[in-house]
Amino acid sequence: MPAVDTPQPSPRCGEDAADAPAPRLDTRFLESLIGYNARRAALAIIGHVLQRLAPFGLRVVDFSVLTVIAHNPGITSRQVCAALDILPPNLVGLVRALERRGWVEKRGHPTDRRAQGLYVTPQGAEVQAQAQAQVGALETSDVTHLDAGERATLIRLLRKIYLGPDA
Amino acid sequence: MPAVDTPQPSPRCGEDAADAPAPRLDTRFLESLIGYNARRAALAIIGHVLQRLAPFGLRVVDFSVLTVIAHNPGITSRQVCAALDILPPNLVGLVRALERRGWVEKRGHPTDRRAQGLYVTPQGAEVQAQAQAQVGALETSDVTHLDAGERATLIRLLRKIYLGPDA
DNA sequence: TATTGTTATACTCTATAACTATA
DNA sequence: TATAGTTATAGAGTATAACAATA
Repeated sequence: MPAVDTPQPSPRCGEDAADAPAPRLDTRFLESLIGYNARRAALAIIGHVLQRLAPFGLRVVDFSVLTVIAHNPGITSRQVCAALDILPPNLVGLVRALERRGWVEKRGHPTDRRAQGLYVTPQGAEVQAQAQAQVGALETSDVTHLDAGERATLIRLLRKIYLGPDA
Repeated sequence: MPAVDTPQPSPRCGEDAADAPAPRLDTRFLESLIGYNARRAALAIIGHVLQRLAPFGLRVVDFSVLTVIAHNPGITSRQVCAALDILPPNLVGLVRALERRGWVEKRGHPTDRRAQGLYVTPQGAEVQAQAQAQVGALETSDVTHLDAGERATLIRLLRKIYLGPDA
């Protein structure tokens, strides 16, 4: 096996002699893995989402929680946790922050006095709608480098992975 | 908008009256996002990888570092960091742990006395090879729910996302 | 002056134990 | 007894500042 970083004393001498010999690394195995590629793609996309949400002062989790509440009025904390794979103790602060900003409010649950229903306020609904529009626009923008057909195929295959063939 | 979790007093009365009314949540928007699906798929796959690596006492990061070193003898710490997107201070402990287990060793760099070349020991190479075989076998196993063609398509689309059209 | 490897440290994210009030 | 929401806290993961040795 050839050692790396020993800058290959003149590599065929005449194509990459700028000033850094660019010692290409062998990462072929990792690049052949679904998990590796899915993770890198997810981080890339989420980076873009992050930028689009920044003007609203929202992180990805905040947006996810706000969105699930907006689309499911009266949802309970436990249900939000189950839907987004968040542990109950970690949701408390998230919801509290959204409450403090006047975007979410709790109302007593009609039948279970232990639980509380979560609702977006009119302001919360407005912010969520605008944020959702931004994030939605990102999907079809060219930063994904995908056309509509590729996007549909990709999502179908990704869902197959985590939901099984019966998706 | 309909409230959720108000258990829909008899939902058409006769198809889901087991004992839990199964209050389906609306998560359609999130499920339409590439980032959401890529992240969930990555977490699902990585969960499986985790199990396959556990017998070796390796986490995913450990395996990644060990693999990059095994495939690139003499690679420097900075290069490992760049390849795997790890910050230098955080790599120190990872490499030290691999050294303590006798799987990786440092040798002085031939031309730069600041740097050190990283190498796998014979035992390290053996462990890496076995772990790689396990992880590789996982890719083509049926836990991914994908056939060879789907897998190739998926990886191509994922790479397009984080590398651009010129992948 | 810039870079390699390193220490120390802070910050965020995630996970566990345990409490209360209801069911 | 079990569950919803909560507190406090522990642990993992990730980030910044700064230093010694070398380029």
